[in-house]
Amino acid sequence: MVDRTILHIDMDAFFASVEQRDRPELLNRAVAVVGAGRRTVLVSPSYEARAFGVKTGMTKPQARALCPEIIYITAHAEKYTATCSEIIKILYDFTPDIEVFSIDEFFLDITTTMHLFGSARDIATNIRKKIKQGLSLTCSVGISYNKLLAKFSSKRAKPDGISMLKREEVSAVLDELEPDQLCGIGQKTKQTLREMGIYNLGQLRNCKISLLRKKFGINATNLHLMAKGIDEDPVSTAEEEEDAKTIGHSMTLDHDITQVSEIQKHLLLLSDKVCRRLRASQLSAGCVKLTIRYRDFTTFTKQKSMLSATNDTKQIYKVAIAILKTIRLKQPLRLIGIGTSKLTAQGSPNFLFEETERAYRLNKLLDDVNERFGDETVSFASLLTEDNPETVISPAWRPYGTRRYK
DNA sequence: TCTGGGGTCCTAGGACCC
DNA sequence: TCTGGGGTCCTAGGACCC
Repeated sequence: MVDRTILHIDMDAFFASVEQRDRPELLNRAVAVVGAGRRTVLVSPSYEARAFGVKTGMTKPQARALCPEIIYITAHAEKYTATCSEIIKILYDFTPDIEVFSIDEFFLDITTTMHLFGSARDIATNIRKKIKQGLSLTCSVGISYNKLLAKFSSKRAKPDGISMLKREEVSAVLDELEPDQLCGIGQKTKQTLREMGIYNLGQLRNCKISLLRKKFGINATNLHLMAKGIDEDPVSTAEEEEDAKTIGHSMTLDHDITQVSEIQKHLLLLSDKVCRRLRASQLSAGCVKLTIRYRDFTTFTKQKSMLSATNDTKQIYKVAIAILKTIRLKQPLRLIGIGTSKLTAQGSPNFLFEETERAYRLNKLLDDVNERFGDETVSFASLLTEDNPETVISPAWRPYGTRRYK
């Protein structure tokens, strides 16, 4: 059994770097890409900003306190998605085995194509050169024999570097590190491990699996394997990708709201966004979930399955309203969201009822117009007064399909 | 002038059926 | 006049990721 060779490409401060590239006056400055709304967080700070301790996820005032000269830029989603597609084109020159992990992260399995281009390090160097020359952006590349370790290595290579981790080095490198250095182990798991007296990956690796099982159940095996640097998960290409399992939208409101009429208006807007995406993917949803976050940040969800799947805006909206009616609201709302699940292929419309047919034709017409003339050209009358905040892309965006975790 | 938004996967209790 | 057991679906919540 021969080892695989996996590359993990991670763009350096992706959104911020794109902005700096396109606006030279921002070069070498502390900048951060942020969302459009009033209550937003930093999505991507530049390395100049990070030098001040500024991090992704901070609020604007928090970052400003650390770095008074920081410049905020509202995200330009289309630019980042277009750039992502350009990167993918470059990567295809080296292998067809590409997994798009997020808008700025990619796994490449170069096991079978490597001999055409030299060593793994040669390929990493060439990829970095091509991205630099073609797109004026830098990235970091991790090289190892599985995805877990390739991703771990790219982090060590940051920024603008290459890092390789060989099998014989793994335990020496991992053992002293805190568990959350690996992708898949977060703060909660780290804390639970601490309570067990496990502070690093070496201790985790040597821990009895039966002990881990008591705290982590089915996930114990995986934790144990991760500490050993074992990960058999294959690089899965777009073709192998499964369809999305959920599609949803949520929005933190610029100001907390209490009035039912206002809540309803937002629900209609959200239903419209969600259903347009369902229809664009030719999917219908069998379940609707309403998410509510109160002023004090307590968050809860309530969902309802439907008798038949739909992607009609009014239908989804009606279900959301029905769910809302079952909730006795206790505080002003900070966030409201609609999610859909139990997604099935829409299939060819089977019009049992005249009303269903009318709804289908109307939705199709609206989608077509919006497709040709811009996103919100035609909308519901009650939404027209809405000052629709610019859609902010999330870093989890992917050009196709969804992300998979173990 | 605190704390985004898009997802996946897992758990756990209860309903319901055979 | 005493309480099975397995499977599946539904719902709510939480960990984790970028």
